[in-house]
Order: sequence, then C-alpha cells, then structure tokens
Amino acid sequence: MAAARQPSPTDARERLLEAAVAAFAVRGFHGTTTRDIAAGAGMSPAALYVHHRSKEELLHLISREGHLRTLALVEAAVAGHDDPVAQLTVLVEEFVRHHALTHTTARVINYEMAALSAEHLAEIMDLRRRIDAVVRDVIERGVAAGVLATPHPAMTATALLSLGIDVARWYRDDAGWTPEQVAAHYRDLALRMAGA
Amino acid sequence: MAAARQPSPTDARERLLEAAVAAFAVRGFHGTTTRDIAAGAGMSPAALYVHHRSKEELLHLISREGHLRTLALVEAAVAGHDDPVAQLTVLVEEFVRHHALTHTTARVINYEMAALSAEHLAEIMDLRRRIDAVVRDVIERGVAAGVLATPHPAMTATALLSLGIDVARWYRDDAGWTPEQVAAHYRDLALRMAGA
DNA sequence: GCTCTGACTAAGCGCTTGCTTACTCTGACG
DNA sequence: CGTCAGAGTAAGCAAGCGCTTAGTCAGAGC
Repeated sequence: MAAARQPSPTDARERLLEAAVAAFAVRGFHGTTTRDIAAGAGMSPAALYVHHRSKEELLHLISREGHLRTLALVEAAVAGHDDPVAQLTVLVEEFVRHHALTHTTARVINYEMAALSAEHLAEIMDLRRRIDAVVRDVIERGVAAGVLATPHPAMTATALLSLGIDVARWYRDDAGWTPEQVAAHYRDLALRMAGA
Repeated sequence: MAAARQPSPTDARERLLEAAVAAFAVRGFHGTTTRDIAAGAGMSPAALYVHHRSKEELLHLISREGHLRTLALVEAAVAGHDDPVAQLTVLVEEFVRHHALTHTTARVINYEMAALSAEHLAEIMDLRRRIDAVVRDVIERGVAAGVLATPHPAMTATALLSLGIDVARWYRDDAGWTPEQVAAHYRDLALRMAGA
C-alpha cells in the first residue's frame, strides 16, 4: 500500500531544493528571493527555514551534489576502460550528455559559484580541481602512449572541459538537438582536438 | 597644452561604466549595488543618476558596446580573406584573444544577459544571432568548397563560438597562459574540429 | 483525553535596495 | 559683478530583502 504518499519531511526539503535550482537557473542567486523559492515549492516564505539554514545553504547543497555527481561520472568513464582513447571517448560523451540533460542544474553549478561563502567555495573548487585532474590525466597518458597527439595537453584538457560546461549555457530543450546528438558530435570533435 | 585633463563630463560617465563592468564581473548584476558602482568610480551614490538613467541602463550600454565590438571583429576577420580556411583561422584566433584580453567585460556581456529588460535583451539577442550567422557561414562555405569537413556544420559552429565565449569564464590574468598562447592553441584546435 | 513533537505559517523586524529630492558649488558668459 | 547651467552630493523615501518570532495544527505515544 505504498500509493498516494503523504508529503514527508524529506519531500518538502527536496521540493525546496528543486524550486531553488529552477529559480537560480533563471534569475541567478542574487536575483532570486527566498519568497520565490518558497512559492516555487508551494510553501510560505518561512518554511524554507524549517528545512534549511539559509539561502546560501541551498546553493551549497545544489553545488556540492552536482559536483560530486560530475566527479563520479568522469571517474566512472576512466574506470570503465584501459585505453586512453576509449576513456576520452566515453568521458566526453557522458560529460556532454549530462550537461545537456541537466542543463538547468548545471547552469547553477557552473555560473553561481561566486555567490558561495568562502569556505563553501573552497570545498567546491577542490572538487573542480579533481575533475580537471582526471581529464588532464587521460590526455597526458594518451599523448605519452602515442595514441593521442596535442602540443599542449593541459590546455587541450581545459578546452574539452570548457566545451562540455558551456553546453549548460546554450543548450535548450526545444532547440532541435537532443542530448544524444550533441554528445555524439562533441565526442567526435574531442577526438579530433586530442589528435586521436 | 592638452596635458593634465580636468575631469570632463564624459570622463565621469566612462568611469561609472568601468566601475560597473568591474563590479558586475565579480558579483553579477543583482549582486552589485548602485552604491558599489558609485564608490568604484569615486563618487557619491546619487552621481550615477546624473550620468545614467538606471543600473540596468549601465548593463545595456556595456552589453551593446561589447556585442557590437565582437560583431565587428568577426566581420573583419571574414572580410580580410577569401579562403574559408584563412577566414576561420583569423576569426578564431582574434575571437579567442579578444575574450582572453577583455575577459572581465566579456564575462558581463555573456553571463549577465538575463538581467536586461525585455526590449534590451531582444536587441542583444539580435546581435548575437548575427555573430552566430557569420561563423556558421564560414564553416558552411568551407564544407561546400571541400576545404573543411564536418558532418554537422551548424553544431560545429556552435562549438567554436562556445569554446571562445567560455574563455571569458575560466581565463585568469595570473594563470600562466597569455591571450596569444591561448588564441594560437585554440586556432589549431578549431582547424582540427572543422576538418581543415 | 492529554501531552509532546515537528511541519508549517502570519506577521513582522531591521536592514539594504534603487532611485529621488533639494540643495551646494564651480566655472563660463556678459 | 550677477546669472545661469550643469556636475555633484547629503539626506532620505518607499519597497523589498533575508530571516525570526510566536504561534497553530495534525498526528503519535501513552
């Protein structure tokens, strides 16, 4: 009899997070009011503070969750193969599809970082460095093994990450390209860029 | 005797625009107060309204000026050569160098558009469409002439623009790479991506 | 029935916001 | 000298902000 679930505590907490993502993505952190978020979750302004400490905490939770998910994604791509070319292929395809599919969340994660507190920003920057390191490592191993060729592996890694992240900025659900189409094309572009 | 210029009216107007760019780039439009901008220009809060109608007008002026400059840049790159490969080479190199050099302004231009009024946003979106069209046209002519090869010219054009724009997000003056180095490497990446 | 807990809210507090008002001051012109 | 324009400001207004207070209410445990 698990039908018609009554609104549980975690449900309200999650609804507030979802409303915050939607609002932050459209108006940005500073352009969003706590009243916007509460209204988006169908609650009174004060309800936000029953489940969360502050508006900034919402951004921090969204940002941490999103970055951990991305780190897990790139690590899984590398763990699934031995060959750097195969690793790069899967990594870019998954990274790009993920940014197209979750472009609303990805927009908040990548473009609202400046609104985080100093400590929270430091934590997020550390996760980003770890994501960067995985990508740079794949390229460098590929070049060392002679299966990839680029005169500046670190800058090429930056360009590949940049290309994927920026999908979150321009991608629209109604623009005619599916996440799979973009991911497949970007995968081919990435292989050319890295000299596979 | 045109030395030691006294602060002219346009000087104050320009100083306010520069202070607005600096503040918007760091804290975003909604995170910046009119008091921040005035203080950055060394004036009282009310002085902003002697020279400008509103905070949004500052963003509009910054955005229009920046987009016109970028449009002129891509059009000049195309006008300077006949061959699509040469056009693309120059276009990407100049586009990327410009975004690295003026990354502070470019950040405001590309990431604060949502704060524009509906009419101003429409004007800016039109300029962006014209910039996009120039890049897409170069790729399509290159593919038609058989000097470029990519299975999806429009998406490749999007990727090239995306790569250049995103430089404004990650580029730092103190990060060890000069605008020229990034521009040269990205030019080579672009030629690979477009199948030159 | 009584009590306790925890989700939720109406009201509102103190502060900051974008912008305005009413004014001063400086320099140009006759 | 007197006047006038325009750059600039001190003070402040109305509205909106993040967040708190003091309370209601439904359900669980006894």
